Amino acid sequence: MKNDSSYQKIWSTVSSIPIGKVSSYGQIADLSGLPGRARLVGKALGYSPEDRQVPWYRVLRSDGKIAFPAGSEQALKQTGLLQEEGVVVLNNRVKLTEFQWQPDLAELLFKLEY
DNA sequence: ACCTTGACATTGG
DNA sequence: GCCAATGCCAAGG
Repeated sequence: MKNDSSYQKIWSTVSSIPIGKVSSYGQIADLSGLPGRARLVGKALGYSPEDRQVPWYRVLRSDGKIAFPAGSEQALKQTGLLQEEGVVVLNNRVKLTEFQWQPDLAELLFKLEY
């Protein structure tokens, strides 16, 4: 894989999503200083190291839908993990108005130090 | 260098 | 809300 530093930032940002909250590929890209690279976020999560506690399942599409096809093994796994922490998933989708992560000032500053 | 492929986003119908 | 068309951009062939 190429461009490890971008992946590092992405993993780091995703790791700061609190339990019970979700984010989107675009939001993670923006917060990671990589505007316009939502697709890279998906790629990075695909490579996310098992040993690093990266909550990849808290990242959804901009409309709240799980990125994997409904009913697929991956989608079912993601749904289960989300529900375990209290996030409601219906028809392969989460209501963002209710569960989307709103990073606070401290978190934004934390990201900028990097 | 060219072409294809995505765990994407936005817009318009 | 669903679908299609566009724009996007890094990876891999």
